[in-house]
Amino acid sequence: MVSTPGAEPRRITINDVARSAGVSRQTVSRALNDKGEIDGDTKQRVLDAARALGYRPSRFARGLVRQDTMTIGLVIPDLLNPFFTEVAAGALEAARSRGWHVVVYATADRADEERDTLQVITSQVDAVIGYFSCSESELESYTRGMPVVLIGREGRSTRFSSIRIDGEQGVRAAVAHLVAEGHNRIGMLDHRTRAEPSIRHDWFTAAAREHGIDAGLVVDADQTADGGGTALRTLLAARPEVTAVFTFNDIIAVGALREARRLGRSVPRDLAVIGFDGLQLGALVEPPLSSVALDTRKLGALAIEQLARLLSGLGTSEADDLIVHAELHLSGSA
Amino acid sequence: MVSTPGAEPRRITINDVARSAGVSRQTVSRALNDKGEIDGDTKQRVLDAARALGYRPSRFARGLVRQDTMTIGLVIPDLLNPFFTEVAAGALEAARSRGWHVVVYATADRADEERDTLQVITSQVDAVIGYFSCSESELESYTRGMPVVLIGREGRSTRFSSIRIDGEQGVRAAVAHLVAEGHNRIGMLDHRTRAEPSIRHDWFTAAAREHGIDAGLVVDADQTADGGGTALRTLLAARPEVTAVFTFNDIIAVGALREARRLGRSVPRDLAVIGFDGLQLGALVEPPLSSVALDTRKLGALAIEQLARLLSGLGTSEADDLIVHAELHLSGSA
DNA sequence: AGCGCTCCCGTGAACGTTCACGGGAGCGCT
DNA sequence: AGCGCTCCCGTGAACGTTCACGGGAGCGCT
Repeated sequence: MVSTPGAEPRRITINDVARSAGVSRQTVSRALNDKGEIDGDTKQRVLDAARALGYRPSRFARGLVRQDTMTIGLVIPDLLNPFFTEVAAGALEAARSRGWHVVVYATADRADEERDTLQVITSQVDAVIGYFSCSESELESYTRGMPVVLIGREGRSTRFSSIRIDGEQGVRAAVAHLVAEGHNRIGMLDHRTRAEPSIRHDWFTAAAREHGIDAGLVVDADQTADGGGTALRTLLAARPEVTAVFTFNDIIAVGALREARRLGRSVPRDLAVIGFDGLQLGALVEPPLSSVALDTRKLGALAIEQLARLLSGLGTSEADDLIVHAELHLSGSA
Repeated sequence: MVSTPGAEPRRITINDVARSAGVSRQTVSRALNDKGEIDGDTKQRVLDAARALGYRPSRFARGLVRQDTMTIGLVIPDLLNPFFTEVAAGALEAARSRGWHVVVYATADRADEERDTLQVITSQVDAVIGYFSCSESELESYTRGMPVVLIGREGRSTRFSSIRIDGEQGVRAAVAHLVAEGHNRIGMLDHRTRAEPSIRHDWFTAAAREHGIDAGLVVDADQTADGGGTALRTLLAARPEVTAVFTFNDIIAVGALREARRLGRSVPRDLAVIGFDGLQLGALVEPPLSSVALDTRKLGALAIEQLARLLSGLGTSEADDLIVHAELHLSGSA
């Protein structure tokens, strides 16, 4: 047998093992899957042959015939942002308890990567959980009827199920706390998704107006610690009278904390800071971060649960939307 | 047509769509995969039928016939530990650029979960990258000839390829720096893997002996911030004369930093701290963490590269072992 | 009219595995 | 001897898709 140069090697199949061991493919299958109805010596001979040939079963052929494996795609912008990894941890745990597999895709928070991911994901998984920035119609055109659960975003059509984060009361409590502490110049470091202010910004505005204070002290920030620092500097340069900030999330808040220190502002004495998310990270910085906190692990787990509901054919309705509540947790920074 | 109660619904296949649209399965395939050789009206009719029936192609059947998708399993102990997510981020990025898919498994640092994962992973992926704590023989019995790349661990047999972290020089530099700063009671907060002291501990011991200082001031710590805090308290309670600590990793160091503050010890004045890993997290705490730093993203990317080499049939040898060097990066904490 | 070409569409085969079923060999019991 | 049972093992079919190939219809040109 001469190997043709450049020809890719043919895959070793169960039939090759069967031939090598002098048995049928069914006997090979029995040996490899620890089924009964096989002689001990035969089994060993088959196993040896399989090892010698470097045989590895095709998961596609196996999956085709026994339709029991469930694989879901988890799409998140960034693995370096603890919020998403905490959510992912919750989702992975919930998936594991169901025996589901999770393929993780990181989109680097870029629209083109998100599209690439959506393009490819549909042929790789049975359902999708994700944090998407593209429009619902675009999402629909890629997922084409595949079950999808959106995280932290309102599903406007009934096409998608979603897990919503309700922080309205929490943000109101945060602003009320700051006002009670004597602050009346409260800024916000927002994060714009899809070129529009966030819902968290809406909550902040409403709460500020309730207390009759200026709701316009808002600066947009990148979703990183550096972004938070830069945004705080910008805000304080323009409006030095600000004595407290509420931030879109904890990452931004931590960056603001660091920047305040660099600017010589003591937290919370000279500047109070309240974040959003309640990440574990907040307990590691100095002072510990006050935050409108939610259960990130539960968020991920709920998404998996909702997916299970969808897959069992219950469909989705407005009432199906699940909610995670975020509440004010006070620590050292405010 | 009466649906039998309890009978699971038969999967909708390409043939159902073909029948519904009044065409052959090949025409359906053409419509769905945007191939040519199909009339515009026909294509639309097929697409409508597919949508109406809720048809979704079987990835197994598709994968079986066109053998082009590559899926690798990434096994890490914990998604909540930034070290692993940074490595995972590097691996995901490298995999994406090759068009590979990555299934992530978190083992919660428990031996039984790790075994479960290994059990299940072999039928789900084409190759494995991971941070394992079980023995190589055990690993071999599960992976059975599948390509495996170990991260941050010496492969003792030639069966596995590995990406090693070389921090010997970095740790020596760290100890030298501390000694130069006048410290001669330097402790270590170690993390025991598989019930034996770590290699990092060996490096520390060697470096301490070079300077003729006590290398026995070692306490074992859990791989968490809380674990680091507890370990520091234990160490200082027993040996209050300690003025500097080197830690197994940055997470432990960050916990130690926080605990030092609680104990009223100013860092670095009363206690110098040097971690290991060089995580982004280190730049967020106060004071910023000095660390024997390595390129975690590169670590993940190298693992994927090594896997590519294995899969192209080059096999593995001792010389194939890839190395990431860790070097001392000084910041505020030492 | 005949030829070639383009545009569509369909049929058999193949991918690699497990399932369902059949059946032979050997043994013990009546 | 005949029967039933257990222990093994093998063959056809099926899973659901894409590939390779064949071929009809229609049109333009000579």
